[in-house]
Amino acid sequence: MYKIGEFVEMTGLSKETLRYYAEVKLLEPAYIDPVTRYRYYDDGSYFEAVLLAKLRRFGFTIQEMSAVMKDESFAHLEALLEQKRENKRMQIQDLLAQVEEIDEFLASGRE
Amino acid sequence: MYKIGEFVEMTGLSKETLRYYAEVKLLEPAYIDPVTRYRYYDDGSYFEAVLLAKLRRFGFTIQEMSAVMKDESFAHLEALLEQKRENKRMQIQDLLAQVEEIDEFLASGRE
DNA sequence: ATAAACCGTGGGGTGCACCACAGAGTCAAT
DNA sequence: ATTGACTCTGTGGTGCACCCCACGGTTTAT
Repeated sequence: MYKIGEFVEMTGLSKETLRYYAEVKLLEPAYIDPVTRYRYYDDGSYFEAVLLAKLRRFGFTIQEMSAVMKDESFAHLEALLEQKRENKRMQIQDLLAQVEEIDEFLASGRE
Repeated sequence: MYKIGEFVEMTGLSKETLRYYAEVKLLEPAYIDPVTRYRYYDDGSYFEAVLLAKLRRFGFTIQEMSAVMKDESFAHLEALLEQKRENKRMQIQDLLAQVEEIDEFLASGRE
């Protein structure tokens, strides 16, 4: 069982983030001491936290992450990941277009 | 002289955006009727609005746009544009990396 | 025993760039 | 003159995902 400070070190998530995730029931501590209210995380929590960190990096919203976690079979995860990938491809296209436009803008300004 | 409604049509900026830009002194109407307080824009405003719309598309913040507009020679515009382009290249790199990671994630999950 | 480091809660704040709305005045066309 | 479309101001709200702080209890190491 890990106290929140250790868990912060292990996962790279901040303690505020962990608190927030507990609040929205996205990742609840494995055990909470009923007297001191200290949060304790375990290896299962660790697995989930690592997954959440990855999903967050992929741009999942809290709602999407919740949907994934509630769904133990991870049936929707694959579909969501593919959707995110499509988003990212489109974002890349848009960014490329913007770089193009900036180049044109610079070229037109240098006459 | 154009009333705000016409100007909205011409520029594609919403009236709230125009109001906001006036408030932060980014783009002030060419004339304000002192009695009715109606805003009137002219062709000079139009030129500026088009530029602002482009800069906004490039991800300029209000502050950056202000810096550009205050600087009539547009001396800093080129540098800022190049900086934005660099940002965008980095964003593209990051997105490509994320797509990679998603692919790996999907592949590892399909075993 | 004591001090340093840790943890809790509740609630407010952040950023950015607007959007929405009510209530009242104004303009254009008939 | 009327009516419908337009515009004004001021103020509050939005979204998302946290961050920050004070104040007080807890744990750990010496």
